Amino acid sequence: MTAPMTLDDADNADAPAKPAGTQTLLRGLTLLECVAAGVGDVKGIAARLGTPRSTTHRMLTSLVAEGYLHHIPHKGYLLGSKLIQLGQKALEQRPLVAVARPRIEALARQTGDTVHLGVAEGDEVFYLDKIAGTRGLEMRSRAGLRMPLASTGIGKALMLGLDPARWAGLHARACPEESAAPATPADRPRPPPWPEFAARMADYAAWGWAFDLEENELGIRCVAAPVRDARGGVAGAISVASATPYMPDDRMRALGPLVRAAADAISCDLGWTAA
Amino acid sequence: MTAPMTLDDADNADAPAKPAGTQTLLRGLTLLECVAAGVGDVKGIAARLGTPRSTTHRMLTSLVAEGYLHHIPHKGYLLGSKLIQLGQKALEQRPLVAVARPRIEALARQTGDTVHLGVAEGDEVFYLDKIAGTRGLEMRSRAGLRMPLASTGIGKALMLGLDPARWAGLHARACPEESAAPATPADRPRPPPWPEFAARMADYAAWGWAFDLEENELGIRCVAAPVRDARGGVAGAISVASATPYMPDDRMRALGPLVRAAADAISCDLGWTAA
DNA sequence: ACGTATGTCTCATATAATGAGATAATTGGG
DNA sequence: CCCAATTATCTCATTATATGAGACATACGT
Repeated sequence: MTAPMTLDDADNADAPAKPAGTQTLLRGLTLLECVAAGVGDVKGIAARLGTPRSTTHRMLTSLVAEGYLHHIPHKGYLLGSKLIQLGQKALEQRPLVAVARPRIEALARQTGDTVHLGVAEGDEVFYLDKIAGTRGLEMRSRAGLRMPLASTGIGKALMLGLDPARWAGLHARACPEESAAPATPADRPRPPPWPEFAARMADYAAWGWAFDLEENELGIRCVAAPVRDARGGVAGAISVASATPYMPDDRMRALGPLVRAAADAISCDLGWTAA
Repeated sequence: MTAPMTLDDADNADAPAKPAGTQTLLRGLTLLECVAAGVGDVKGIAARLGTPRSTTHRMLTSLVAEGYLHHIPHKGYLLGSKLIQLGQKALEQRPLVAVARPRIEALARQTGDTVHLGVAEGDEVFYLDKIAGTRGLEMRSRAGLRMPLASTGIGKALMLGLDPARWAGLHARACPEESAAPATPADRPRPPPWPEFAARMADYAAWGWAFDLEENELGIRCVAAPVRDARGGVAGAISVASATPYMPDDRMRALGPLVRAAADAISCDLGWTAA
């Protein structure tokens, strides 16, 4: 931010030409992600990393010794328990998660539905926590999941804290194929066309909460509201989600103030003061 | 589970002399654990790793760039969201977790209490999952936690699948200070003395489930049962835990068969057949 | 304002990772 | 039951790689 900055940064994408001084470390991390992606055999990993078997194997052994990978002798590699531990610690270190926990648990009990907590990360919403509802249905979301901002309730609540100028771009990013197939394919839901989307966002901004009407997952509707921190910025968002039959229009309307109240309570815990 | 998995390097301690050819990677991982331990300032990290600021900073930047650390410009470093993601993936990759989920959720609903799922790892029990109960009380356990085998219900259930010859050793490991203070300090619970412990374990083995009578956490009792895999070995264990007032002796007794039934159901899902 | 801790670079050096290859152990299919 | 394929372990010469001292600018607490 000081003056002359010049080139680079901004939307540099992730160019391959970024020789930071830690090739070895980076390779090791890439290896972890490789295993996370389901590639568990030495050969496959070596191929994906472009390293010879020898080198690959050496890193693998180190990672296993440290507990980052789990090794099943002649079968392959899986992510190790150290990662579970660190992942959990990472969750605990976020003040937001710790603070929001009791509130969203209460909200889940109160509504009987599934409650999510998420933050914006880049162009996506990142799910930090989830309390399962008491209804029969299972939701296959999980902490650690990423989704386009504009296609989820939480994402739209998060967008309320962003510059409206970015809304159009984010909306576009959530629409897989803008062209062709004007008829409803029905199997892959998508956000409404831009003009309508913008109109709804305006409503949501006025209300202080947002809806998702099966735009992300068919059969799932949700009501979301943003959480703000001490500086007044949007620090995250929560949502109550359930199957459509449990979510008629009038319940959605009733849920709005409720979800917002819970979100505001978390905001207060974070030092936020209404303005 | 490749039964003899524990014999490998069990008592190897963690000798410092382990020149596996990947110093850089190992340092990076140590750095992560350092941040996990709460050391978030550059100076502290550098001190703990024994690396100069320059080197430390370089690794830090790489780790941040990859999302393994989160950087708050002039405040410090926290574990990043990539770790949350990997941790969650690690959980999903364990068939046990995926398979047990619905069962332990049902058990939690049915009993109203907190349900845990864990596996043996070395001399400890490693918690893989937790479903919070619907009673008011909060249990501060979490997935990713480690505890001595002999001081928890789940641990004792897991021990049922181990060679009884190891029981004494594990029992000893769970007793902090064998000597001194024979009077009950009362603030730090511990397992019963060995002869009694052994006797109880024999009972548990016969019943197919195990108890924990406030031996780990004062005021918390639990009932646990082992889960077996296709080869018949103990692959994990589940437990139902609650505050003592909710867990009078007769309820514990009634819970035994119930917990065992749930555990057996999971075992069946894993391909186990009664023998 | 001052002092301290951090963010960002550069560069000569040798340390530390590399990768080819040779060998043994294991698996699974025909 | 043997063969082919994959994996598990090593060694070792080579140099690419990470290292660490230091210079400088910038933010922070008090």
